[in-house]
Amino acid sequence: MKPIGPRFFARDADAVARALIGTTLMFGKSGGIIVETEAYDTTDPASHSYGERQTRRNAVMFGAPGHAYVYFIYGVHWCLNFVCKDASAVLIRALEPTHGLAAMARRRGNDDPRKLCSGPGKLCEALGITGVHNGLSLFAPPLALINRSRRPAIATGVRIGLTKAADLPRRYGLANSPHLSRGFPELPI
DNA sequence: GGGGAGATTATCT
DNA sequence: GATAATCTCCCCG
Repeated sequence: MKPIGPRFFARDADAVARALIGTTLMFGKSGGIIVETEAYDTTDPASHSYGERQTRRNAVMFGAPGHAYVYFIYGVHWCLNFVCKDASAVLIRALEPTHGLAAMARRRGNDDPRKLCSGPGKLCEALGITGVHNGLSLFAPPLALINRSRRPAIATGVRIGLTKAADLPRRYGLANSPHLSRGFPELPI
């Protein structure tokens, strides 16, 4: 399989969010298989780019696809997104840890593999991702993406933790993965 | 093992 | 001054 390139992200966030399930994300020497994602775009009241309103925080979303959009939330956590076309983005919600487990456990202060990367805040802490990485290309170190070899069955559900547009089914994942932030009550689609 | 409070700050109105 | 795409701990039973 070819490596994932910039064209991979030059489409809508839902397509990318599904295509990312099963791919491996590396950050430095740590990384894992993406098992959970969510899609956001300018038509979505829950999105930072809703209504195409540009601010200092969301500037990266309006730039070229294939870059990391990292933001700070609840005064505590960082969240990692991949920018797609037209100011849309995919939130990376969970990984199955595969590389650099010891380093991730050290950064997390927890060595349970199921608790290392099973949430957007957790995986940023595990990988060491912070605001200084906002805007980085996904195709240059320390970031790297490795394509999946087979297409997995994708489960769909409503997104998590939202107060706006909480009913949109824009969360995607591996239904039976033990590394999800939460399970998928809905059947795989 | 489930529910709820509290943490803590960048960003925007 | 309000809000936020989260997490952990503590309480309960």
